[in-house]
Amino acid sequence: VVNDYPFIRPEIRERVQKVIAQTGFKPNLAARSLVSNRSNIIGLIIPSVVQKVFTDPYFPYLIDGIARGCNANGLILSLYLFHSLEEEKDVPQAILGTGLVGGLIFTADRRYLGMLDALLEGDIPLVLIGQPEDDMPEISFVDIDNHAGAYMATKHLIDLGYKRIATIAAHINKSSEQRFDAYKQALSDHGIPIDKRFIAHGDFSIESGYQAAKTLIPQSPDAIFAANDSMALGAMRAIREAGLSVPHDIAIVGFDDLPGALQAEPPLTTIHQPVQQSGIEAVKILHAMLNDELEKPAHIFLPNTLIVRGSTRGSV
Amino acid sequence: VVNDYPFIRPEIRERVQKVIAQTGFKPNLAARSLVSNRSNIIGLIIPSVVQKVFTDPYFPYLIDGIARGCNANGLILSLYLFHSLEEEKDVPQAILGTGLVGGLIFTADRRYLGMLDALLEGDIPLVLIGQPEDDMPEISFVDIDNHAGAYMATKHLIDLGYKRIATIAAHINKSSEQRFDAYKQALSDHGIPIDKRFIAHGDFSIESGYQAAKTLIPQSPDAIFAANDSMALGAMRAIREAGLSVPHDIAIVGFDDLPGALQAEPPLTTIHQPVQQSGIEAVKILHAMLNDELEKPAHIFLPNTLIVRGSTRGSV
DNA sequence: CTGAAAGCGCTTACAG
DNA sequence: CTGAAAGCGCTTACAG
Repeated sequence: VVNDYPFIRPEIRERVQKVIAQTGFKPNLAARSLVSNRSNIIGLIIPSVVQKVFTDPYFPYLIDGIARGCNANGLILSLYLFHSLEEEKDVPQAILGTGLVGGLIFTADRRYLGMLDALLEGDIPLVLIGQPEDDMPEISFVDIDNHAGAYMATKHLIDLGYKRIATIAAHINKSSEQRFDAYKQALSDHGIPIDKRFIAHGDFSIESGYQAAKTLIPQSPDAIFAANDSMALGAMRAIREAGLSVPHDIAIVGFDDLPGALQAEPPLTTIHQPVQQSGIEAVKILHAMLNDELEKPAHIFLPNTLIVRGSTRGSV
Repeated sequence: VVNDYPFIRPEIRERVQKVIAQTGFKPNLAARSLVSNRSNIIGLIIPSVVQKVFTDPYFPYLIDGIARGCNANGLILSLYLFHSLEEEKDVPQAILGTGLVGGLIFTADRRYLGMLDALLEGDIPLVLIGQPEDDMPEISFVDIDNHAGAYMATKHLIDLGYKRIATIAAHINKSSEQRFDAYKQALSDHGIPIDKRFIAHGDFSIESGYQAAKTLIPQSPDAIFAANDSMALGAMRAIREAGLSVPHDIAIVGFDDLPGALQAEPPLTTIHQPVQQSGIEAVKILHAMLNDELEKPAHIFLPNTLIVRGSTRGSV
């Protein structure tokens, strides 16, 4: 009855359930996982390089989404949060093979491929938030749709009538390349030639966005798509320092929707990532894996939202 | 050897350890907790009323502190984060009695005494973050030192030479009462009579601070200690609307160090709570309880820090 | 000091 | 469909 075995007479089932309710019986999870060699505990691993756990609400939102997913799927969330390489050194050892954790969610980061490899060896189900840099088709992941988001950002500028649309691209990971590709494709699709003078490069930092914009301004673009919000913020500063105004002289669209994007002056038009949803989806996949219901690795790209604020003209 | 049994010949111990290293043996935690009837998993319960998990970094900091504590004490953190009463309804049932979780950290909130009672019945070790409203001397807790903090805030104003020091008090929980008491005591200790006209009341909301300040301003105080930052922010607005300036006409000190306190104009002088440290301490206590090393309930009051910003004069 | 037995509370085949 | 046995991987007394 407890394990929902189907072939039980309803009368018996009811009687048993009554007794369960009366005595307050609860199955011992440790015993269950000992004998069944599976566990409904899933681990979320956040490596120490992530120093932004607080300044950026990304991780709180992610954790919240994962918690929602766990609540919905009857899973228990175990949080592995590290602050130094020292602390996380033997994490894979400690987590794997103890039989405690049945599945893992790992926040992908190119700097952590080493840890990823170690985690993979434990051969327990694993889902990545974000994409692995190397092609690893057998790993399930939940990422945002970088291409669609950047395409939407560029198309937004095109639709508003901007003609000289520049970009500040980056080449630090797969996401940034996909955003760059989408920028180019959006222009091509709309018959706008790709002009090298309108392409500058940064590294996702505010400072690099500032520098990139300074090289862009002499080409007098009327709009800039920055591959992330930090660079967009830096670009705004450069534009203002050049005595120009946003969006009157140069419009800007960012990507990521950092909290700073709202407080910018004017507030930044940007692509918003569904972080919370990523967490929920990741748990869903993991749950399916735990129940052997996942046919093949899941590669999910979640759609983003365009948030129009003061750094572009209102819709036409 | 695995369990650090002391009476083993060093040579044997070494040989066993070598084999352990070679084979990569790891004790099965489920089996261990099944037979020993204890668990090194601790649960952190964040009830659903807490809607501010993201807007206010309080919970991220708390979670981080608890994670640090766990890493330091060899404990595993399990996060129970709820979003609706529906979700959390049968939490105590699900957590208690399954033998999975060895101890609990609960974020105290007067509205949650019901859940607290249910949690207590499971008779597994429990530590509160914050104080229970009712006197429950047998419960261990980690709180900030509200009295010391409010005393420090008031004394700061006294030391700066302010003479007509008002307060916006609240009476919604123990913390607020303690802050009010400390305000009065600081004045008494420094020979300043307590003047009822300088005492206004709010409920920790920005709006209530705004209203309270409006009743205070006609009494022309030269400084206000608000029992929390939100009310301090509201008071600043009221002062400005009255055509007065902070801190020139009226200085303000808050309590809590919300992120908004920094962005206020001028930035708010306030009492900073060591949230992260609270988490670390709570785990320490729980760890002691799990090892039967806690003689009697621990009641910890962590010291706060005064952060001087633009809403009071610089130090004399 | 050390080895072998019992048992923690379950689930999973395996007989009835 | 249902009951009794075996066994998951440990720890804890208990003999040697």
